[in-house]
This record gives sequence, structure tokens and C-alpha cells, in this order.
Amino acid sequence: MKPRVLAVGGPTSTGKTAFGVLLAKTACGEVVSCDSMQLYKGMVIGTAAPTPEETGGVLHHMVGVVDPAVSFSVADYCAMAAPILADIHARGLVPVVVGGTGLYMDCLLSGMTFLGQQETGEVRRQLWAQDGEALWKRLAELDPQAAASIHPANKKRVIRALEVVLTTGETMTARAARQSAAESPYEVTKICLDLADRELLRARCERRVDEMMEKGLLEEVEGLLKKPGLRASTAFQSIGYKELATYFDGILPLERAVEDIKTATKKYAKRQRSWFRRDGATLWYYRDQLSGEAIIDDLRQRNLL
RNA sequence: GCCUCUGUAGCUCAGCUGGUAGAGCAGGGGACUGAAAAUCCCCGUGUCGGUGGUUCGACUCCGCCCGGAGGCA
Repeated sequence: MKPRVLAVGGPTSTGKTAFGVLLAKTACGEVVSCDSMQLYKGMVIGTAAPTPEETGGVLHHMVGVVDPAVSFSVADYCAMAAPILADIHARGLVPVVVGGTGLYMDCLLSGMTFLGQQETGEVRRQLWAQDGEALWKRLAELDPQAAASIHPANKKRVIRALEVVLTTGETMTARAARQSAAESPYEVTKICLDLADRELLRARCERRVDEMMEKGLLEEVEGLLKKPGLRASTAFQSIGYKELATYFDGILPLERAVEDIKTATKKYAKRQRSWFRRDGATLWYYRDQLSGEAIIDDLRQRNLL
């Protein structure tokens, strides 16, 4: 009997945090955040990291635990989160994995184990200086399968695949197969939240940004930008931070920078939906049609709680 | 009141000397195994302000009307 895991995904601004708390309370669980940005320290407002009021006493893991200037990846996330799941299980509780980072969620829940260390800095730098098309052709020779699935224009992913062959001597395709677990070590119930009304989701994304500004996003970003090495970090890619940096750099007026945050948030929500929709074994609930309690009731009727 | 410029996709605009329109952004769909809130791919029929006219044929020329911007009074 595999240990039970509840998961909550879906686009941003659909109420995952609140529902995650409700679900954890109902199922005697603890929340394990699955958000590539909330896990950084000091990025609270811009990532809408759960506040003490929002968590309502439910323990949240993987929030504010990494130095923003340090580079972090899916592999690091899984290395940190998997033991937390084990610990929660060991204490007889249910982990509730909540967040919008689809890649992190899938890797964690499928029991992926990443091989070896990541030492690609120099190789990566050299590859970036080269022509994208040429790189893709090179990849087509070294790892035809990877090349077939990566668009030549997607330089970032072409380089990643090349890095793997060049530094490990193993194709990304072969490596990926070795890293994947034959089957998930968990009994997963995956729930995704969305809004049926697209216009409403867009409006909520915009309101979310306005609220962040009211809560002091500007000050948070200003403070963070003083940290050395931050601009080159993964954390800096977070929506809100890089846009407000253009304001601090005098490139855009504040109003425009905030507009950019809004459109970036809306586009992000769209990409998240695409990701989460891929998994057919997911229960989707429209938050503009069902309350959290109604969703819990439905899950009970399905014998999932 | 007169003169000039202007009115083309949700927004900003391209459209040579007439042959019924096309970009960027927004929006939609998708991909995604160590940067993933990242990166990338696909999708553009709209009364070309309205109305008359010239023409085989007008977004493109002419008249008038309506709506903008500026200048002179």
C-alpha cells in the first residue's frame, strides 16, 4: 500500500493556497508548497507566499527556505521535498502538495530521482555564445531523439540537451529514462483549480498585482535588488521582481512596469493551465462555480477523502 | 470660421504610382525531465469612419458629412 499524497495545482489566482489549507485541515495533513518562487527567502509579497493568517495553523513546508541569490532547480526541490513527504508520512499524516509549478510537482509526485551533480556552468556559457540553429544541428547528431522533440528556436532547451550529452556522455533521452521511476511511489490524488470564466481569471490576476503593490511589493523588490548576485539568480526571474527592476533602473515609469507585471501574470496563468491539463488523471474544479467546501464534499463522495 | 494632418484587427500602427489588407502587442491553443513565475512553437476576415462619385475595379483618386489632433483667426 503506497503512502497517500494529495496535490493541488492549477493556474495562479484561483485560490490554491486557501483550498490547500482547507484540504490539509480536512485530511489531517501538512502542506508542502510546490512553488518555484515561494521557496525563496524574503520574496513574500511578490510570490503571494502564504501568510500566518492564511495558513491558519496548518504547517507549511518549502516556503521561504532558500537564499534567493543561490541557484536552485527541480532536482534541488525534489531532493528537499521528498524527505519532507516521507517525514509527514512517518508521523501518520497526509502531505498536501500545493502549488503552481507543474514541473516541480510532476517530478516530485512521480518519484523522479535526479542523477549526479550539476556542473555545467562553463559548458553552458560557451554554448550560449554560439548560433542556435547550429547548436540544434549538433544536437541532432549527438541526440537525435532529443533534437526531434525540441524546437530549433528554443535555444535554452537545445543547450540543456547538449549539456547533458557533452558532460555525461549519455543522451538526455537515456538519462531521462534512468531518472524516471517505473511508477510513482505515492498514491496520488491530484486536484486542479481553475475558473470557468476566463475574463474573471484575467481580472483576478490584475487585482492580485494591485494588491501586491498595496502591500508593499515595491519596497520588497527594492530591498532584494540590493542583494549581490540577485539579478543573475533564478529568483530574479520571478514575475514582479524583474519588471519592477526596469522601474528602478529608470527604463520604465512605474505605471508601465506594473502593467507589465499584470500581463506577465496572465500569460503565466495560461501556461500553467496548459501544463496541468496534460495530466488526464486530474480532477478539475472551477472555483467560480464551487466553494471550497463543495469541492471537499465532492471528494468525499468520490471516496477520495 | 479657415488651413493642415488624421480616422485600417481589442490596442499601436504598415499599406509603393488604384487590382477588396498585414505587422507588433494583447488574446487563444500547444510543448515542456537539473534556469520552469523560465524558454519555445502555432493561430490575424476586419462594414479599411460614413456616404456619393470617377473607374472594368478604390483602403488607395475626387466631393460632402461625422469623429480626432494641431495651426491661424
